[in-house]
Amino acid sequence: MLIGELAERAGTSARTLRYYEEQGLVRPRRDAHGYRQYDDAELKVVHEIRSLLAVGFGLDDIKPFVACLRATGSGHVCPDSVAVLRRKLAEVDGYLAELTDVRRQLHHQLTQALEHRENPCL
Amino acid sequence: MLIGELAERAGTSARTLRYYEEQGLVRPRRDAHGYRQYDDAELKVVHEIRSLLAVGFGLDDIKPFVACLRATGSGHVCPDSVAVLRRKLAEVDGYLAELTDVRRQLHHQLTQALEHRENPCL
DNA sequence: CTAGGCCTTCACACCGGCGTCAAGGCAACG
DNA sequence: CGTTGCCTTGACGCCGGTGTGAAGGCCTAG
Repeated sequence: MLIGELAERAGTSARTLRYYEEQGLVRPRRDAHGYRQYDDAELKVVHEIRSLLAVGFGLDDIKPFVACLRATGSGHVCPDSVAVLRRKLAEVDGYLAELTDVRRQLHHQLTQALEHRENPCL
Repeated sequence: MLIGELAERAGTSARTLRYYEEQGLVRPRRDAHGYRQYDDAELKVVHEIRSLLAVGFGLDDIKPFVACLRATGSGHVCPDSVAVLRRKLAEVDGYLAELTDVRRQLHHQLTQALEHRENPCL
């Protein structure tokens, strides 16, 4: 299939697919006219990329997942992917802790602000 | 005090302070040589900016806080700030929910990956 | 006189994941 | 033969908060 079709089927843009290729995530063949030719397996790859992106991974982090998907063809996860998963999980946990703290601070500020409501500025 | 001194006392750079000024957050006087002159109150303002930035606010969101701090001189929070606080709190809550979901997905992927460990790729 | 240290403005570089435009090629259809 | 519609490469724009460097002015100390 051509890039336009894949883009539509994957719910993204041709530009995006070219970018993924530039980043080494997708490797289409070329036909006689130099057009990119993708087979159906690439659709799964792109879906994988999109969902991982949505989860907060960067394209670099996604590479091992794609390599694994390409190697096994199934949903199995390779050691590299596991390492990235662990790292990302820890990262997300840290982020959660941080964000929870932020939330507490905001809540504190807000309640304090409402306490001092009898003293509005100006 | 001059910009260099304020930068050092606030733990940031002169470039950053000029940027804050450009964004309308800080308004130093100018001396005979065109040098920026800051008084001590600006140090509090810059600290406020830095901590709010660290909490995830953008400079635009921070403006009402600074305006309020400048108006009251104390820790009181103005209506505009309250509105921003509410909005940001909701935003952070949404972000937390999203991130929690992400964490669950990651955890799920990871445990599944470890289950299939007897079938490592390659 | 020179060197150094503060300041000034202007303006480009960076990160990531694209959007968007330009200029062109090849195919099919009228 | 022209139009439409797909494709190609290349390259700039964006966002936000800074780093960094150039080119210059002013003051002070040696």
